Amino acid sequence: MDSAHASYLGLLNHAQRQAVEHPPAVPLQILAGPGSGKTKVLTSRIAHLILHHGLPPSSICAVTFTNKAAKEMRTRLQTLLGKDRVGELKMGTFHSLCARFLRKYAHTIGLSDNFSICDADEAKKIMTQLLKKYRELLAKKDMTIREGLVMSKISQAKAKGITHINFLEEVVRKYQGVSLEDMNPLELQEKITAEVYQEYETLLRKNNALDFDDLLVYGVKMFKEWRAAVAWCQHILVDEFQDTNIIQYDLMRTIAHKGCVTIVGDPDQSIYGWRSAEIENLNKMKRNFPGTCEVLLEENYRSTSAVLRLSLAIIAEDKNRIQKSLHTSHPAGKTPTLRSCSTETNEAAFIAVEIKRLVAYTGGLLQFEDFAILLRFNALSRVIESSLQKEGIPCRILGGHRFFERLEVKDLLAYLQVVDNPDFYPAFIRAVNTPSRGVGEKTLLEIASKAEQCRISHLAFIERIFDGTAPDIKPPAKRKISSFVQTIRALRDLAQKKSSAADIIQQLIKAIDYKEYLKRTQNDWESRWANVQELINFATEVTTDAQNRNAASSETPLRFFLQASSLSSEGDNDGTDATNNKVTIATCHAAKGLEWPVVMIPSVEEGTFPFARNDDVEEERRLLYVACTRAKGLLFLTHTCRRMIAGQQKDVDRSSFVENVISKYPVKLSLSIII
DNA sequence: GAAGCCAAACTTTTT
DNA sequence: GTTTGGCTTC
Repeated sequence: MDSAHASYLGLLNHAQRQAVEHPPAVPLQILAGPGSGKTKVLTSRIAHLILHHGLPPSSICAVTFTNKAAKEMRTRLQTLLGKDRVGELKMGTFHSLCARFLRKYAHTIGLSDNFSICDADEAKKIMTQLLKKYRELLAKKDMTIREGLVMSKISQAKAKGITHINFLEEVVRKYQGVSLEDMNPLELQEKITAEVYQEYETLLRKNNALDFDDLLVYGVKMFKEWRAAVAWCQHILVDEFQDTNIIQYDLMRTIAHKGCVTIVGDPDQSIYGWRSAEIENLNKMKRNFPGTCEVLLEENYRSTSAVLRLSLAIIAEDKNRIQKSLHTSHPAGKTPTLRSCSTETNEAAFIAVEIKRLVAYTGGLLQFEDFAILLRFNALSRVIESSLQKEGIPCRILGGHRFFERLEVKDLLAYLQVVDNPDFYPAFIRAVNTPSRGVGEKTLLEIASKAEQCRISHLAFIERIFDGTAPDIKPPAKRKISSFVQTIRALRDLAQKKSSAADIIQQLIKAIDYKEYLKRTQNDWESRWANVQELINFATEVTTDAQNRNAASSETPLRFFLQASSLSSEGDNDGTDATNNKVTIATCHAAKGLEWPVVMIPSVEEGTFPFARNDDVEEERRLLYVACTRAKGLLFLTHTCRRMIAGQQKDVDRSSFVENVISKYPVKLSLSIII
């Protein structure tokens, strides 16, 4: 044990060591600035809990912000603990943790264990349907209501633990005696949201589906009502605590065993307020867990002091922030560059040429994979991508068009979802006519009403037609749906036999001749076909992962795969891509927790930083701070004077975030301004 | 009744 | 650039 001690404790500085050795039963907050080694502290603390305090690995729960972060921690812990023990640790996002236990204990709160996870896309489509009946009323008032807005209101409500019943009651009370006609647009919007929230919930339950927020809502419910589900927990660690919302906090409290709680966070890096994250949770924890101690990690091991100074100058402008320091023993390094460009095309060209120049100038010491371009939003990537392409610079886009949202992936997943959960209508509707079988809107409506009458799923109903146990419907559909029913049945057989997800997908592709379908309907079928192959790779990887982790064997491999694909933040192709030597393009949000030798941030302008549609200016400032602190050595901020915004050329000013910094620290920062 | 084609509108951040 | 909606053709 002592040699193991030396291996991880010896590598820590004083504050880090204090955090790791902090008594397990005393609640702990680790406030960790960027690059202060928080992952190292977290993994070391987990190792310490096991090796020094003798906690069984299976009694420790570590919650990360993304599944990728969990994976990273797993890898790091394997050298300290070995594969077996790491496999027993309960690690993942709040969502994946809930999903995992809901599968096991669904029955305790009246759910079926084969529930589907409804993604944002599907939820939005459902909402569009539900909002249709309000169209006329809204048109009369000369207003429209966007499903995205309603969904975010519902999501916010769920994040605060407000059920559709609470929501509706509140609205009814508020607008008692006011008719729809007399309401102003905002009131009407609230009223409609309340009504639709209710219908949305009913519909999801009928579909045997949970949306992302439901995973947390029902997770809390289950853990509260079925305490046996958390009997294993002796310590919970939560990473990125500044970005947890109310229900996630509630979840943490529910799972936590007495005071055995460790959280890691940094108020300065709170960038998910729009997802109902509450910095207040830090204070709440101090109240709810008496005796909570605090350890500050203030030494930055990532960046040069020049990068750090600029970053700190930016964040210091937030007058309400909790004062913290961050220092580094690294040398000053190169002064960050602030570059003005006339147009976005010039800006993109500058970025591309500069990358090429630096690679050549350093004689290959810097490679493409050492560069990251961090954007406020994805749409900014277009010009930059094409300019990189022009210069022959390879790039990868982190979380741009997300892998599991591609149509070819969704098509195949729809079939698998139907196989696992026939009640999940969004999947049924997609699969039944892909490839086109001549089953259109009218036919589907007829199927829906007949299925409703028999109180069975749509799939079960067309199976009856196929078997001849129910009469065919008005536009004869028996012939059209027969290949579909046969395919589903074949896949269902495979699933029940516990075939691997990869095998099932292969069979599916063959059965519906999906490659031919892609060729026929998509110009870029080749890259789409490559994604299909990637999906199969993902399925194989997930299966091996599950085997390594001795996952519950009662579950079919298919269900395990479906869950992994719903909750996966991005294609797990980053492992292969990293070795491909490519420039990374990512949003600032997606860059959280990552680092690169060179970081470039375009569009440092009013309207982008801060983004025009975010009322919380301080959060926007923190976002720029997060982006800047990703840089180890070189940092470039660029901005233009004119930019296309939603199809219109507009004059734009340099971001006030840097404007203030330049005027207040002109000498210290000495940004090289090249025009 | 379904599918395919063209014009128009819309673009924050994500589990 | 991408998705949606309306229109025409099969």
